[in-house]
Amino acid sequence: MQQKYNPQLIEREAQQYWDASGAFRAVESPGKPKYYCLSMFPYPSGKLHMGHVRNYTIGDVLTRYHRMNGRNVLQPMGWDAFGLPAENAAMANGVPPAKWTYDNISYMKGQLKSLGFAIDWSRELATCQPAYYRWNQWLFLRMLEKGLVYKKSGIVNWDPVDKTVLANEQVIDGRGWRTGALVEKREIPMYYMAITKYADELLGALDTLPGWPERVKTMQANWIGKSYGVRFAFPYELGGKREKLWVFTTRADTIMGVTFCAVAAEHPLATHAARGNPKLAAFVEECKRGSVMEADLATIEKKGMPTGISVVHPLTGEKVPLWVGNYVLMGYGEGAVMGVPGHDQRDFEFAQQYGLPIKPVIRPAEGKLELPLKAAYLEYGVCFNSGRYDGLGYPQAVDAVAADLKAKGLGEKQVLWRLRDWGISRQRYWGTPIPIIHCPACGDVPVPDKDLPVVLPEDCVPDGTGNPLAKRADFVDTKCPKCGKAAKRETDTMDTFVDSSWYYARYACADNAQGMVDRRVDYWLPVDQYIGGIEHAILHLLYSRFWTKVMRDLGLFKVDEPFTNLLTQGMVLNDIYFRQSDGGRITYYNPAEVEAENGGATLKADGQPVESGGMGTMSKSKNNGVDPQELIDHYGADIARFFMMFTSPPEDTLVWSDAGVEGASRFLRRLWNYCLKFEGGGGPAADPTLQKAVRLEIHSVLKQANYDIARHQFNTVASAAMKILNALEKLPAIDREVAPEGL
RNA sequence: GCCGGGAUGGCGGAAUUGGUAGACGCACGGGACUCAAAAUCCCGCGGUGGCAACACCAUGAGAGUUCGAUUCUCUCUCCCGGCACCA
Repeated sequence: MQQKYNPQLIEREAQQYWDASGAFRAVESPGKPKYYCLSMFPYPSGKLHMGHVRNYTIGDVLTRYHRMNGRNVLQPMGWDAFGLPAENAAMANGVPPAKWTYDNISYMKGQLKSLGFAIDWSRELATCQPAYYRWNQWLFLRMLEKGLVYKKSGIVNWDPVDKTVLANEQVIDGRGWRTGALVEKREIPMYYMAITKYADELLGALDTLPGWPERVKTMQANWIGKSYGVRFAFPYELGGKREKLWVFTTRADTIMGVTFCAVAAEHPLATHAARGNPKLAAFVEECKRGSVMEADLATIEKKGMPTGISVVHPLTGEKVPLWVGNYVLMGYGEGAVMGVPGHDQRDFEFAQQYGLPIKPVIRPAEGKLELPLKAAYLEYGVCFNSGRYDGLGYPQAVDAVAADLKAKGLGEKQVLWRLRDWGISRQRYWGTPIPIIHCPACGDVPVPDKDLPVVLPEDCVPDGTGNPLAKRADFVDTKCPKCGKAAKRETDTMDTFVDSSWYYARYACADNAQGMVDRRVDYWLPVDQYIGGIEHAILHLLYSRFWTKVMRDLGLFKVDEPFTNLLTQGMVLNDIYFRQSDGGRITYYNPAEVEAENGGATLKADGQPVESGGMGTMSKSKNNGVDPQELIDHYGADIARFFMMFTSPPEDTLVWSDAGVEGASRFLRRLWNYCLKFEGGGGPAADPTLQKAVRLEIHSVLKQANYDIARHQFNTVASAAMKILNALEKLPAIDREVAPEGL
């Protein structure tokens, strides 16, 4: 044993030994209880950040804990390798996304290795490898056959200057990030996965997941958003033709309070009305500007304009004016809503703004409704002012209204899901090609299985003006698999969430070239412990659950749910410092360059003060990241890892502290010194009574520590470790079995 | 705007089911050892007043329930995550 604590030496020796002996290779052994410990795989952005170190350290602690408890543990690692940043890097540096990605993977893999994680690298995968993404294509085709994939139009952000589709992230204040042009909404054909067919099961099965945090389950339940309502129609006549305007409402009891209807700018009725009405046409155009993000739509100023068209109230027969509203979403329900200003706050504000009548029809069951209304009355109450529905409560009124609408053939009760089908088409290069061929004669033809994978050329360099794949004749031009005549390949690629929806299963059989998965998944699945950021609480985890169920229904899996236990780790935060120039430009300074004193802070370089921007997630934009590599180089991996576990419970945010790292380092050196003392052996025999007492203490603390690890209470483990160490140091020598190896 | 979460000393946090708020650690201060420093060890460490015993105040703000609230209820403020094309 080394006399001085030398992490570089110790860690290199240990890591070389682990590598050479294949210490972390997981082998299926049916007799042995398995434990599949999975951390969310990283996007190969360039180098590891603190969030990665934290994520993988938590996973590694659990991995080693369960190994020591005799489980057959699998901890794999891979790369979520498709995505937008690679294309951005390509534009900035002229390097193909493939090269950039593979270089990053190679560098980051080295970093992960130097952290000494107990990873089975023999199962490594990268989603940008044809050997992986061919199975995205294969399953897409199976889903197409089962009607779980279909084509319809969707709305995207369109940059009119670059003539390209933009991701939400590339739209800044309604303008394209490169061109500054006002972004438009544009409708294009896209492929969708019918996740709504599984909505009921995805919602119900949340109850079968006791190992998931309550808040994640609540968020998913709200996202799926099962609501019971009534779908009904307002009849109207247009150009002599009788038509119906369909809407959905969860408040059919307020139907007698309808004073207007509104449609989205993209609704066919709006388009029709805009013809020959230049003012309306201009308004419709204005609505089509701006981003498609729901957060933007929900906060914009509500605007509308009358179409001049009237529709007919299905129950009263009264004329109802039809408006175009910028807050009506084409993607939700029918792209049209009934307007009940008395009982919907958004409608109330809209009616006030445009002088539309407000007709209250619901009053509290006891007491009076204060009139005139100062705000919409949103409570469930009793109908009044509603003809034959007067006096009915919410459920009775909804039943009665639904029955009457049904009798007229104008509507009925319906379950509405907030969840929408998953649009997977991306007009981008660096992703899984969608395996479809467009034939002028046969239409959209699936690529036959024998021609999979449709390989993505790896030498394209995007320039920001649309998908480079579309410019590659060698990719696009092909023959129709049906008729053999000249045809064109689909150039859209898949959403990267497809890649991450099933990677956990591929780890069980990453070497299988014949199939997507094989029977080894029956041994390893489900994942016993999944660890990752809370930011994935909804989308990634929901898509994964959906794919798991689809794969189960295709007979590929026996499991219903992919992840038995879920740990959502907190963010890593650090101080933010900046200076603002006279022109308003803000320059951020890394906390490492700043000297913080009580109350103020100065830049080390010039001694002048800097402003504090509080605390925030480590990010490039705020220049407040700490490079884990420096930490590893300076203190060694064990201290970096120990600090991560020691300083804050895994599910809470972790605030960076140089002093905390220093403290963690001191603790480990202390432990090292104790071990030296122990290795040296001997020393004067301690008072046997004291020795026994301390041993009892250690046992009880270790027991508590095990219990705490099982509950992910790592912070208390750190405390327990401290107590053990304090106790150990009081003894000249103790039994090996109670030495703190278990920590 | 909507959904979810959070706020306790200088800092991370503890208080296990409504019962002594601040465990444990970090940082800091004092002391021991040392020519000196590092390391290590000992003591102190929410605020105000007091030599002290002790007293009063204090868990983001305000109200409520209770003998008793960090814990339960309501309202509000601020912060964080998500909002379907960042991953």
